[in-house]
Amino acid sequence: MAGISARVIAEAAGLSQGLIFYHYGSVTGLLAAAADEVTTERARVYRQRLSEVVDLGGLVAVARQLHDEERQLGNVAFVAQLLAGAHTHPELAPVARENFDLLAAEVRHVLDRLLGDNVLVTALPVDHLAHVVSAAFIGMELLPEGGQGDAMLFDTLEEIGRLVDNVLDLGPTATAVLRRHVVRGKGVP
Amino acid sequence: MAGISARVIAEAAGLSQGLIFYHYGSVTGLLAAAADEVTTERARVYRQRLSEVVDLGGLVAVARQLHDEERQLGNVAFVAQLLAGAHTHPELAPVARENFDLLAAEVRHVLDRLLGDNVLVTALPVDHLAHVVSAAFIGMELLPEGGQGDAMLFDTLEEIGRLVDNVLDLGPTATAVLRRHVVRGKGVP
DNA sequence: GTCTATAGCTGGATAGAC
DNA sequence: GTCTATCCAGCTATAGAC
Repeated sequence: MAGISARVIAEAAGLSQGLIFYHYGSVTGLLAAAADEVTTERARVYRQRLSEVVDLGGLVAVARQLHDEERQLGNVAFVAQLLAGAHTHPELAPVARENFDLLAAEVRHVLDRLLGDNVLVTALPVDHLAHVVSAAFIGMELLPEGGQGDAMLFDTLEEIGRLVDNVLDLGPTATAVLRRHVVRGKGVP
Repeated sequence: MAGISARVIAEAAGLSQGLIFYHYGSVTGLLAAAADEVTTERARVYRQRLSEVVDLGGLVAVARQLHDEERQLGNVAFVAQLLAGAHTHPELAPVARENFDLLAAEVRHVLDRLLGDNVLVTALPVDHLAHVVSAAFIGMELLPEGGQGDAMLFDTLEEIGRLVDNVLDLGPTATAVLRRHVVRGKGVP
């Protein structure tokens, strides 16, 4: 998105650059439209993949697959620059926000399904939690490549997922003990 | 960083733009130098503030303060565009990475101190965990403003921190029970 | 080291033929 | 709707006076 221009786009499309302004008014207009289209399409894919997830470990596994796909499709750089560009290019802000909200909504659905009825976490507002998780995902997409790579990040997330899965999956007695302690500590109202 | 130029910088500094090329070779060179300086200075502040933290709740509180300061100083947009720019402007990649690594190192120190000796989490590689947490922090810095704002995100993180603090702080008996279950589930080797 | 002036490009956007 | 041609603004970077 940085380094892009009407000329570059026109050449890639095999068309003349005048068309960009005829159809979209400006280069930014075209970018907004493109972002919109990519976003809704990807949200559809996210929804379908996430619907098969049954625990946090599975969620991380799917997130890893999606992350790899996004990189390969070039969407990572695109979303990154969309968010960054929204800070200086105000007309992109609504699209960026919509982009993020769509992702967060999908995350919210799956988290609701995975954690929704567990006594330990019912105090957490799931939609806010979904925003935090989505923000983390975006942050990982942005990280500079090279170095140890981001496969490691997902390895770590997998371990955390397993750990939390196990804690959430305690038997009734242990859960009661844990809950009593946590409630006393005001972790759950 | 987008929307910036030698002219803009020179005017802001009250100097002529030729100096930029005399001293830094190029605009990107100046940006890299600026990023480097800001990064080390902020890392110093981070270290000092984080040294006073004693639990996860406190960590979130400090993170919230730092986040607000960063926004006010304008560092948020800067870091965002630095990371995004690194994807298309390769000479910025090393600075971006160094920037991120410095943040991650500080996070690692505090996490190590807070979780290091707890039996439930000794299986988690703390430095990798620090990377994940740092990525989440970056992601939140990037989020478009407006909407419900990011104060809400920190509220949620605070609740999560409290919850985890309570779980980590179980008495010896309960911890033993929990640990036995988690170990059986292979959450901890 | 700092200035002014300018070369040389590339960008967004428009005009007008077809 | 699509093309070519073009205007003009803004950019990086350099040259040369001081």
